[in-house]
Amino acid sequence: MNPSKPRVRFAPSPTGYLHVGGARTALFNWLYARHVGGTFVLRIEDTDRERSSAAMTQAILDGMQWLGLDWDEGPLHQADGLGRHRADALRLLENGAAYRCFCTTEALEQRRRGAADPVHAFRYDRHCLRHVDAGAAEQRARAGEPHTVRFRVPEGVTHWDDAVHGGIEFSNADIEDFIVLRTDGTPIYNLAVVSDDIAMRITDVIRGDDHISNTPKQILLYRALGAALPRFAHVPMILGPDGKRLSKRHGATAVGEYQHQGILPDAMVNFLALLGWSPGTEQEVFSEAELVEQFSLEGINRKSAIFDLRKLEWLNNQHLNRRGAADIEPVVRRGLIAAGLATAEQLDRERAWFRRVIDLLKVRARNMDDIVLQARPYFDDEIAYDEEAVARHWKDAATAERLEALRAGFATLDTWEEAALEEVLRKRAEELGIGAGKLIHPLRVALTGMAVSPGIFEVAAVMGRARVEARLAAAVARLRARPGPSPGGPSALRRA
RNA sequence: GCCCCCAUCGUCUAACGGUUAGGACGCCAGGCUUUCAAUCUGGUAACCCGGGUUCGACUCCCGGUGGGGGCACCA
Repeated sequence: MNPSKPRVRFAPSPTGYLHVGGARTALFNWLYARHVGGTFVLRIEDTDRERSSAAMTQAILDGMQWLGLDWDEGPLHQADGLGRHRADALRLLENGAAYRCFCTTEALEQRRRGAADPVHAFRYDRHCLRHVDAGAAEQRARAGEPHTVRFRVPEGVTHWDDAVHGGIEFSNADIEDFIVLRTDGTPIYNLAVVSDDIAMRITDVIRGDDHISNTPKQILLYRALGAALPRFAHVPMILGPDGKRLSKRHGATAVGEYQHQGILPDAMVNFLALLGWSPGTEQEVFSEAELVEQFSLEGINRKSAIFDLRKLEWLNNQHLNRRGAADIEPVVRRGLIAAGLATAEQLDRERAWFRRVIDLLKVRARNMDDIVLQARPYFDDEIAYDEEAVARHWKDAATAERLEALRAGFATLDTWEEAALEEVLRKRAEELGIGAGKLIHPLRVALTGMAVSPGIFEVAAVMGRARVEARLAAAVARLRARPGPSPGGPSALRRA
């Protein structure tokens, strides 16, 4: 339609889940397309049918949808372009840019063995280019003799101006006459990619650094096919904390795992964008809209980056608190159900209350574990007391009596809300001649079992009258049942 | 073995020949607070090494070193 509008693509192979490196490549393509008002094409590179699967394709689409990376065209399947790939190979054959090779795998293996590094140092020796003339090759091919098609790499150097690296060049002498069509007539990656990118009129190829060494081969193919070159932008890789390529042993690598860990898509996108790209300003927290607005290829860094979970979680907390409870409800909901703390029906029924709980928890949460841990006292009928919290805040012999006084005080309340609860507690403290803290901390342990929680009056208000009374009664009972602490001495419960 | 890319605090990064080398995460200390978190204030910490070019190099050039990637009838 509009030839001046950039067209970019994300082209994952469906051999695994969408991992963070792939997600970032997709993100950069998407950000660029949205920034310039271009078109974002999604293409599934499924020419390796052995390793590809429909399930993995779906997993990748799910990952992109979760991140909010919507595509304008596709998903197209590379395998559907088989006819065109073959036709392009044929054109190469016709214009002399490629030739048929009858060398068998075994024969190549044998020649390879002579090389310094048997697996990598061998470069195809052009046996069939030198010994089989075009006419004879056509005849043997027509007779059905198995063969591959090899690209004839020309002399000289191949150079391009990379949008992130600047000028890069390779000596063609270092590139062997690579195969473009297998014995079975299917295309090899480099041909399929170039053929597809030409057909889809891709103007900017934004992909991982690991493709730099494929680029000269692809440029040679573009030229041999008489097509205009796209602009190339090679973005740096993402490494694990040890500086090695990110892999499973570093922890979660698939974006879906972060989804289940309670990371918000906004936070993931924000984090990934900042890994290898900088706006040039000091802004750290971005919405997707802000990223789209500020993104540019020029801001992409050349250095590979290390995945830092801490910063991701910090960003998650930032985004958690920029969102209203209604926004993050689905995420928390899934976590609570998965943890067995609540049922979908219950959360639906008590939605307004559920949102109050979320508002209480999100401030001090960075991931799903934090949320679930904090949510437990509001959902679970059982209460687990943290030993250290008990030792620290229930050590006073008068604790039981004080909590009982508090329970009685709360019982007089007509309305169950924060300010009233606070008033009662402070009044009781005064009557007992103690600081409010002497009631607040024991109360916190009684209600949550923990030494830390949100403001205790909010907690009590949200928790509700029935549960607070039950918890106080349970605490008093427990305290009265235990052997009395030696007065004045260090608590027997306290650890040395 | 050959080819290519890269190099600023522990980590993510800013700097585009002249700055007390800035910000963020983390960490430490303090303020606020009923605890924790959030937040605020302060602190800790970096130009890989060696040569050039230049009046002057984090910045430009060359060489090392280190890290990463690639070199298949995988993608």
